[in-house]
Amino acid sequence: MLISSSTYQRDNLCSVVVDYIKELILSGTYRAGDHVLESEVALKLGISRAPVREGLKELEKEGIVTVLPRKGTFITKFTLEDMKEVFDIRLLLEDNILEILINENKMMEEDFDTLEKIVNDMVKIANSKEENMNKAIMINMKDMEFHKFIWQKSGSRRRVELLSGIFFQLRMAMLYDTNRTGDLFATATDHYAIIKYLRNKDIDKCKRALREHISFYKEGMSQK
Amino acid sequence: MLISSSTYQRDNLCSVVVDYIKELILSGTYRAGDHVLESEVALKLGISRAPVREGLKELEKEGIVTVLPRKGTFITKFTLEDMKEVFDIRLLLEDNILEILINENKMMEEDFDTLEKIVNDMVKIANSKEENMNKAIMINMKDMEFHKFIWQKSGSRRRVELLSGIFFQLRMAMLYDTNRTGDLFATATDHYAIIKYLRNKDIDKCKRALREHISFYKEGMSQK
DNA sequence: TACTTGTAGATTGTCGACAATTAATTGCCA
DNA sequence: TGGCAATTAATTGTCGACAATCTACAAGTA
Repeated sequence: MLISSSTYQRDNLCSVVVDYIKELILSGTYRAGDHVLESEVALKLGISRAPVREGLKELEKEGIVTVLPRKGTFITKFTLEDMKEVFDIRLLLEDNILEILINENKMMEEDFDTLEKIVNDMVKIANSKEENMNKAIMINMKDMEFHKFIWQKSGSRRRVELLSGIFFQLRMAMLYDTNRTGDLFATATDHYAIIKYLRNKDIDKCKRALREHISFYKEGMSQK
Repeated sequence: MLISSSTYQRDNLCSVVVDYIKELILSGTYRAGDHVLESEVALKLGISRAPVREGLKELEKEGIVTVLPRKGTFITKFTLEDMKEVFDIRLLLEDNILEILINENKMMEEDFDTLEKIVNDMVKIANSKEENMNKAIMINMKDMEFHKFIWQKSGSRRRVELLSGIFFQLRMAMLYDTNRTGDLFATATDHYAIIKYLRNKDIDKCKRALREHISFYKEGMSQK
């Protein structure tokens, strides 16, 4: 089970709903176009419909679900066009963050250590004897960790927020592509290049490394 | 009164709340840091608290209000740092849109006509004998119209959404700057340069014109 | 006076129920 | 049998009420 069994306990139930539905999407229980029944979620979580509706509203604003008034809430369907749009916006924002990091000297030596540690973990996972599907999931988590760390180093809360939403949408779209567990090792080691050029303050090569790294999203899309 | 007295009637009451609070912000009734009482809004609009909460959630996601759990909802306070961040993200996205328009030949001759008509209106307003405050408000509306038209021509729904939110935040921040009604004529004619370079497909000059045009946001910020 | 503690008021978070609307089913008729 | 109309069921939108929590004020003590 993917759901972090530990604590689903927060300030308000709304965030519980958000996490719950996100987990159900990533675990494949909810698929694109599925109808999310408010009462069903409420019953499942043992709460009333009010916080469920709030959670759905939040997910709507993140583009994860689509609300059709008086019809219902549905898991967002991404067309190829949509994915290209999301992909390009991510690239635009993350390129911009790389510029900030380099131009404003935001990265310290210890930060590179942190990044390298994350990538080392990724490589270890890629080489492990785990089942391929599990490896892909675990590496995806580390990938998220890697990029989020970089985003946060920019010090721009808004950019982090935007990119977090975008990242999830990309993950969603990739779920329906079974051929996405291929070159896990390459995906992992890709990150070393980003670290290297970031350290050398070589903006152009750094951007190119990023572009090559995340381009499998785009390739995956065009396969469909 | 700014509130469009006509129709506050939509699919659901939630959007009524959103519009209502946005109007109250732009009209200066709500100021940065103000506490937005759910029950007060509900009473004022003659509805219950449920749709009010939904509306507030939407505004929170747009960065317009800030929700402190179990404390309340407050009109977002923008620091100088915040504004710089918002400003830079707008520039990044709108630059990107200009590139799309030029590279992908998205602008037709009739589109330029539309833009010129909008700017003509702006100049007319700037030269009118209206009170300065009203002129500023009217020109701001036309400015929004101008840029939104350009955004939409990119065909990227997500970029339009992001920029719309950002635009409102910039307007909010400017409200507290009384010295913002100075060179209305220059602000209006600025747009002709953008049209000109967009027509000539001169990306660099177009970007520069945009930057110069919207830089008064930034200058305004540093005045404080 | 300054500080802590306890209480009262106000506000948010959650709930269950009802109204309005949509979708599905059934029954009727050609 | 096929298509249309009326009824039924299911789902969302909204409401008022209650519970949990926070804030402000007041009383009491050192």
